[in-house]
Parts: sequence; structure tokens; C-alpha cells
Amino acid sequence: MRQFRHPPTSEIQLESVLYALSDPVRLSIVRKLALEGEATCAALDGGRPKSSMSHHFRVLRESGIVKTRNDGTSHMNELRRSDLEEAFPGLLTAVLAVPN
Amino acid sequence: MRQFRHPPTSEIQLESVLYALSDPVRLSIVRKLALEGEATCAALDGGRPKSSMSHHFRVLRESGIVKTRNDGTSHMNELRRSDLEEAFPGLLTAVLAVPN
DNA sequence: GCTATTGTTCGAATAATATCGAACTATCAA
DNA sequence: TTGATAGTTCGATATTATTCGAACAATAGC
Repeated sequence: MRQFRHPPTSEIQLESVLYALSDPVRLSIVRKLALEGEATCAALDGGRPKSSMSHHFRVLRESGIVKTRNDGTSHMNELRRSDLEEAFPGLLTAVLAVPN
Repeated sequence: MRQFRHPPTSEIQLESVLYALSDPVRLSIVRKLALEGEATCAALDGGRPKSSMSHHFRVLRESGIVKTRNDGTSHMNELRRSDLEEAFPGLLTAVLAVPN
């Protein structure tokens, strides 16, 4: 498939990041990515339809939280931890420190 | 006027806090409160209608970010900094550290 | 009590989001 | 080239938010 839009670090917006993280499904995705390092979309769907997950991954991608790369037929996602740390020091760490 | 609902610290929800902070108007309110300590609703309206501001203050209040107390005919608002620090250590600090 | 000031609540319009099935695209493997 | 797999995109629907005017409530001061 084609390439995805990933905002450069300097263009990551605080409001967008907070909004993306405020959804329970997306927060759960982010938590799992933090634990497991990286994962395909399917690995994190929790039984939801593919189109719903695709939507949430897009929100995470376009807000700058997640980086998606092609890996065969699947898409591998990882947190942009260092980019987020650079943009908003301590923010993701604080979010991930909250017990599930 | 009557008393407001303020969630106890133990019931403050991460998702609700992130959501409340993801709105530009509310984030701006929070930043000003952080700078000025406390303020009335009218002092932070930026020219918006009262009913709009009242809505945003309610979201901030009910998510646990702001405490409102009656002060004559006006309402004085302050950040629940220590409560938020207890619930989500480092989170508000990280948000407020982001340049405006 | 009357009036001004502050803010809340209601109601309606508009806008944004979430959800999910169906059709589509891209890649791999036989 | 056929089939299977992984995800995206589209379109429709339902839910939720935002915005704001108008009416209401509470307090202070005269």
C-alpha cells in the first residue's frame, strides 16, 4: 500500500495528541504498544472490525503518536516515543505511568 | 448559586482529563489559571458568550481539572494541581511546560 | 424591593466523531 | 494467476460536542 502521512516532530500538536489519547480504544492501543514495542493492527483489535481499527490508527498516526511502516501485507506500528519526548517532555511518560 | 459537582481525586479519569485538555479554549483557560492562580469565568472569556464559557468550565470541573467556588456573584476557579498530581503524577506539569 | 452583575441552564442548530459493512488495494505464496 | 491475508477507503448512521441566544437564578448594593 502507499505511504502514510506522519507529521514531523516539530509539527506535532499538543491538542491533537491529547485528543487522540482521550479515546479508550486508542489509549489501550498506545498502552499495548508501550508494553510490546511494536505490533500490527490486527494484533491490537480486541475483536473490533478492521475499519474501526484503521480509523483509530489513522488518528494516532496523524497526531504524531504512532509510526506505521509496511511489512509485507501487514502494517507494523510503533510509538514515536523519542519524538514525543522531544515535543512534549514527560507527557507520554506520565500517561503511560497511569495504571490501567 | 448552588454547589457544583467536583469528582473526588480517586474518581478523576485519565481519559476525561485528556479530553478536557484537548480543546483549545479549555487548554487556554488552564494555562491562564496556571499563571494567575485563580480567576473568575468572565476574566477568561476572551470575548466568547457566557454560555459557551460556562460549558467549558463545566467540562473542566467535571473532569476534575478545576475547582469552582462561589464568591459573591462570581465564581472563582482554580486548578486542582495537587489532586491531579496525585492522580496522574507529572501529567499537568508536562502539559503546562509546553510553550503556548 | 429594585437593579446590575455573574454565571447557569435550556433549546436548537451545526459540526465532528465513532462505528461498521462492503468494496477495494497491496502483498505474499503456491 | 489464483487465493489468502492485512489493511484502507467509502458511505451511511448514530452519537456526541460545540456554539450561542434567551430565559433563569443568586448575590451585592443602593
